[in-house]
Amino acid sequence: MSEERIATNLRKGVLEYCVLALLSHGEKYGLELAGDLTARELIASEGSLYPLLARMRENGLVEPRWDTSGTGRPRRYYAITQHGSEQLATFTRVWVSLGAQVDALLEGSR
Amino acid sequence: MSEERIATNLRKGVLEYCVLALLSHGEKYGLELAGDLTARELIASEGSLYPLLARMRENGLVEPRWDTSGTGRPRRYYAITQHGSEQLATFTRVWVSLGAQVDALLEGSR
DNA sequence: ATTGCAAGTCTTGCTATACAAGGTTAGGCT
DNA sequence: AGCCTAACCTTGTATAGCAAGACTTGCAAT
Repeated sequence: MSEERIATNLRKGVLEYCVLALLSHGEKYGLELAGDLTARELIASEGSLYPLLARMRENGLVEPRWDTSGTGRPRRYYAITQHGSEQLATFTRVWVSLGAQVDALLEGSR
Repeated sequence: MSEERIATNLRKGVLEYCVLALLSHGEKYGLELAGDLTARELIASEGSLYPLLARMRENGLVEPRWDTSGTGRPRRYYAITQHGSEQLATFTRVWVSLGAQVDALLEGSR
């Protein structure tokens, strides 16, 4: 199994909350998010992001807004909702707990 | 999204290497592994484990051995292979790296 | 004007994983 | 013989990330 495939599987279920964490600082538009996530090696392409944003919109985690005022093409800015903030807090708990279990196992295997 | 569904997604791609880490201490049989993983809340049922063990067998990460000597029904013991050890090391690198990125994002969102 | 390019959003088809539920086999105990 | 449990495995489902590319719109150069 290549490093890339390992990373792909690890990203499952994490990406959604990384988006929420990024948005907790203020709204961002699609490609801007993609850039941030790519820099952190949290996505491999935009093909993950846009379907994810659509799901998050449907689930009320983010609220989009078209911005046509600026220069260039219209951008769709996303803001985190109250519900999104709550889910981020829940995720953080689960992440910390599960991460500790995995860390313990990996420690023990060395 | 419930805590359980969050955890389910987080487990994807992690479970395989938790099994390898457990086996790095010595061979174990199926239900024994299931017990260890359940205690750590790393699986929700055996329905994840047996298909995973079959895949790992096919990929040469583990080497099974039937043991009919003891009392009770025959058990299938799994041992980690050389290739499995290498994959575990690779996973550890990816896990640490990706985990640090996620931790940084979650830290920043508080 | 027209052509070309780049930014930006979104879609399609694919693969892989965890899970729930249940089926199967074999030994031990009464 | 009959039941219970340990232990193993199978089937069907839902979902997530990804690669590749389609579509649209503004801008810049020719």
